[in-house]
Amino acid sequence: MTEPWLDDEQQQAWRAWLEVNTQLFARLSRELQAANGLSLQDYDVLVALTEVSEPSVRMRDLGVKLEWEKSRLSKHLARMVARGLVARRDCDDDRRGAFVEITDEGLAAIRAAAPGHAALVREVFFDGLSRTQVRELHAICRTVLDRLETVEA
Amino acid sequence: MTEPWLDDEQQQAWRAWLEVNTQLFARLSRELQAANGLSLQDYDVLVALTEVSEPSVRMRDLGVKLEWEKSRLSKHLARMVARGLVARRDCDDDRRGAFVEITDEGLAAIRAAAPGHAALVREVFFDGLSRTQVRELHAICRTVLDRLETVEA
DNA sequence: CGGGCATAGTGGATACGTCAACCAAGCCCA
DNA sequence: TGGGCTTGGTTGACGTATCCACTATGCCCG
Repeated sequence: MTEPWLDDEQQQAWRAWLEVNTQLFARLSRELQAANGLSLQDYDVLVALTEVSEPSVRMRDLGVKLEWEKSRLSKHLARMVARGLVARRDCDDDRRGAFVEITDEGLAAIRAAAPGHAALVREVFFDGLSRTQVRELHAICRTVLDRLETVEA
Repeated sequence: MTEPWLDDEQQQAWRAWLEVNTQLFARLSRELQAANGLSLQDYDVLVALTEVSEPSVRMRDLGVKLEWEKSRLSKHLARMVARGLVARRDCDDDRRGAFVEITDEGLAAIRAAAPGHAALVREVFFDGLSRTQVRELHAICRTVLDRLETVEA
């Protein structure tokens, strides 16, 4: 185990990082909700559904794609079904399984939401950063992601 | 309004950023919970309480410090009181008000948790980054924070 | 074949977040 | 002094996340 504490520079960077996260998510979430009546999670699900080639996806596969626990997915989809954004279909091959597909309404919702959402991300996030900074940030994220897998509990 | 879509580099950086966030928080949260029975929110509250000079803090002030809504604070503190980590005291000056203070148990909990938590942050986050990267990251976070306040809805 | 293990998905308990309604107390000024 | 605005805090409704237990299949191997 390395030395426990963070030095001042790290401390400040860490607090700024935490702060950005809360603020950024709050902002994106609020505006998406206000403009399109979708949560960020709804958005992710709908995007995932439009990114697959098939019209229907197995819940399991969707869960893998989103990196969501099965329980979380099950409950969230139930709510989305109730709102008419997605539909379920039974699976004949594997009677345990279930298919999910996006409805016309869901498609309309994501088509309506995506441009504004992407634009907001650009405005608050990328428009303030240079190309170099974006690349540097990407590198930093990759590094941390790697370490998350490497450093054991 | 700027152009809606993100280019490839931005897209990748954005996905990496989102990914880091989910993973990092999940990891920190899981380990803090497992090792010390605290949530990240408990941790933040306890840290805030130890960072003020007075033994008691007005809820309002605590809310400002944490940037939490009053409702959120009220409910979270109720749970923490129930677990014995903090205590409430009435406020004589302003009979609407309430004081919160950390209990011995809360103090013990945060003292036990802090070193391990900080060490984990260091290991997964900072140990992989150069000093330059940390500074660059800090700058990026500040920029985004600024834009969050500047760019209007 | 059939028992045992793995896999797919649901459901309950509990924690946590927001929003909006609410109450009580302070404050301000005609 | 006494309405009316503001402020401090709680509460209820509801959406969302996690953990864990449970059901129903499917699958593998003796």
